[in-house]
Amino acid sequence: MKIATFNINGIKARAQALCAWLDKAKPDVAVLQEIKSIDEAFPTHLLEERGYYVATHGQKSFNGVAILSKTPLEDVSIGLPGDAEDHQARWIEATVMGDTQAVRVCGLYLPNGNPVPGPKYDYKLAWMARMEAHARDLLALEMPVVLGGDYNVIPQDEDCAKPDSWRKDALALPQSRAAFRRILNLGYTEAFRARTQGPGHYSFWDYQAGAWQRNNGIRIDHLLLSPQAADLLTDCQIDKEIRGYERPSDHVPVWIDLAA
DNA sequence: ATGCCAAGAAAGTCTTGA
Repeated sequence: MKIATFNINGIKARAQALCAWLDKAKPDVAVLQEIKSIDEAFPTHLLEERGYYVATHGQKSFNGVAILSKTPLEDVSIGLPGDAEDHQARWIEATVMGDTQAVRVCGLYLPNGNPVPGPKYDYKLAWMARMEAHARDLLALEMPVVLGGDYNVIPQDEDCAKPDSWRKDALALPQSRAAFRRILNLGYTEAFRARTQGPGHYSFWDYQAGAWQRNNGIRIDHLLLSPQAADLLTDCQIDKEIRGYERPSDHVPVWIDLAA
C-alpha cells in the first residue's frame, strides 16, 4: 500500500500538477495539506475520475487538509482533539483497507509558528502538545497508524541546506525539535530516516531567491509510523523532480510503501 | 536588516507562508 503526503499550496492553483502526479505516482492513499479551499469548492470530481474516494476538511483561504484513497474511507474524523476553540482546518484521519489489514491514516498540517516569540509560536507548541496526546491514544489501537503531513519541523541540522539561517526560526528551534522528538519517543518511527541516512534530502524549496536551483531546501514533510506500521515498511522516497515542473507547489510529495 | 516568490481574497494591497 503506497501512502503519500503532499502539501499542494492551493488546490485551485495546483489541480493540474496534482492530477499529473497522481497519474504517474499512483498512490493508494494520499493526504494533502494547504488545500486553501472550502469543502464545497474542492474539485472532488477530478479525483473521483481517477478512482479515489475523497474526504476534505476545508477552510476559506488558508490551511485545509484532505485524504484520498483507492479503497473506501471509513470512520473519517476531522479536527485535532483537545481544544474545542481551535477552528483551523489542520487534521483529518480515516481507516483504509489494504490487501491484508486496515491502516489508520492521519493527515496533518502543523502550524508554522513564526514569528518567534509570539502567539503563533505559542499556538504551534500547544498544537504539538495536543498532537502528542492524540498520537499516544492512537498507539492504544495497536494497529498500523500513519501520521503523514507537513510538520513544519526540521528535525536535525542535516535536514536543511543552511542550518545557521534557520537557527532562530520556529521550524528549527530546540523547543520545536524537542516537541517533535516527544512524539517519536512515544514509539513512532520516522519513515524516511528508517530507510535513508545523511544530509541533502529535502521536501521543500522556497519560491524565493532561486532556492530550488541552488538546492537550498529543508525536509519538513514526514510520515511517522506506529510499531505495527513500521513492521510493514518496505520503502520511503521523496518525489523531488516535480519541484522543477510547471507551476509547482513549494513542497514535493513524500511516500511510503507498506506491505499491507 | 530586508526583499526575494506565490496564493488567496478582492480589486489595491494586505495576509500568510517557511
